[in-house]
Amino acid sequence: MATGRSHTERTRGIPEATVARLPLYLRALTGLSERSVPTVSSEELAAAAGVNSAKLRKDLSYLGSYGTRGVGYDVEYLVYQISRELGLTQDWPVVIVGLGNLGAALANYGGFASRGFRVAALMDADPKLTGKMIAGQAVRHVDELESVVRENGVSIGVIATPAGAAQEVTDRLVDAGVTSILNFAPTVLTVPEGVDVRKVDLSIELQILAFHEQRKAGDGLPPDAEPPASGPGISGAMVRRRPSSAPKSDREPGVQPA
Amino acid sequence: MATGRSHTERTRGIPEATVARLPLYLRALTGLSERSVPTVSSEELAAAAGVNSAKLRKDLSYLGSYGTRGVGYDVEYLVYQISRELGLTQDWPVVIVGLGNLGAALANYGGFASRGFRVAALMDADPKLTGKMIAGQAVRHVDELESVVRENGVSIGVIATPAGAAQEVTDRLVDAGVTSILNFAPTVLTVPEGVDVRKVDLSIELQILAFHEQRKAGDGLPPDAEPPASGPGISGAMVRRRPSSAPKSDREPGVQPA
DNA sequence: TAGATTGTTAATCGATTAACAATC
DNA sequence: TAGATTGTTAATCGATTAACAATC
Repeated sequence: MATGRSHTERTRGIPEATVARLPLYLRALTGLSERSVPTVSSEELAAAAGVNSAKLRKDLSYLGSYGTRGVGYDVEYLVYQISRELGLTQDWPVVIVGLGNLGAALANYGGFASRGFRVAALMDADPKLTGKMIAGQAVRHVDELESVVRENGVSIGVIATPAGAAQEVTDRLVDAGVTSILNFAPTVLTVPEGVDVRKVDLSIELQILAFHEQRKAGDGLPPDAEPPASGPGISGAMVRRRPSSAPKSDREPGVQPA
Repeated sequence: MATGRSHTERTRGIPEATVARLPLYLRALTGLSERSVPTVSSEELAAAAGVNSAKLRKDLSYLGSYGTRGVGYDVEYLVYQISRELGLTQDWPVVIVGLGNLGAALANYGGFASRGFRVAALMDADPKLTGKMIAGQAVRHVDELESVVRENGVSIGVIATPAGAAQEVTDRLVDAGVTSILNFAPTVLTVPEGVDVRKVDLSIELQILAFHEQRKAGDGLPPDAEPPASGPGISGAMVRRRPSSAPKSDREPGVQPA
């Protein structure tokens, strides 16, 4: 069931970091296309996508030589080439499992349909939800998951269930033949080799922002004191062992001897 | 308004990649904590977080020497240290702008409140939404944005508006004093230096999955033929110029001369 | 041709990881 | 003490970027 080959082998040498930026370029190009701009330079496109122009040119060079020196890139031609590289010139039926607030938001999200993704089914374990119309289609019971996947040739599943249900849903999707999963549930999923999982975690993004925000606010470091004896939801246990030998409070990890 | 200093200077040398993983570790540790596990080894914690144990130890070493050789890490103590490093031991009032499906999902998302984030206000430009109760609070009109930010000391804004409104909302948030933005709108935002933006893009995640899926399905490469004369939503213009000199169809980008 | 801009090189930077000395 | 596991080193790998020759 798993292929046993790594990503880098599979992807004809296009770096992951580049793949992750292609949709950005595609979006910027689509905007130019809608404004009927015929041609764009790497400098302009890079600015529109929010990246460095050298990086843009290097990224595009992995796809082929699609620009013209002295002129730039033909917008429509590049839209097509990136779409093809990303696999967006074909139709991808997806199934969304879990139709709470987030699942409903995803079902209604226009960005899917416009890019070759077709919502083949909306599924939920709650019988009260089955039959409810969301984004123009009736929610089906998750019991039908296997048949829906097989009948529609679904290879991409979107998980918007509570954390507790995510792994079981994943297992069933994978057993039914799904090989790519977009996970919105706050859990680490275990999947067999050959199955790709991407994770979107709302709270993690906020936590990363909080980290930087903290550095800006007080500037410099958060207090390096012992933890308080009592705090919100934190037990006294943490006050316990602090390695007595630790001389770490004043070290500078950025300055290490070569 | 901008500090003019780069991230790396500001963050006491903790690599961005490490910062991005700390919330993962925190989540895994919280799970252990709830199960009253007192101590965990780097091997176990790494498995729970889905990373390599050497990477975990290196990441934690940036925070200090919080483990005990031969024993492992004290779960509660590490929870506290990571929380503190991420700035989660303080309260972060956030404002959510845009209460369509996604905004409502975010407002209802429990993961925020449990980690020091407090939803100070829900705001929308649609007068029909103002006053509506979502997640226990009334939606307010976006006209009040500046006063809400100032009165609550909001430094983090979450944008869940349509793409067209995102930049204006951003400008207003920034003018009012917000210095971190979590952007769910499918647009590149322009912000002054010193303001952090993180972007969550649902359709981009799916596109990355499609790329890998394509490689699995047909295996190997998508057809490298000229684009079709007509295709779904693609104009004939793209058939135009293909550089005549391009000898690229058979090159191997992975094998470059050193 | 002169000007513009790509595609590529090579240097640099940052992240990952195996291995192991330190040490509980 | 013997066994276990951290914290750190150093090698490797991958990503970024300035610079510029190629060429439209």
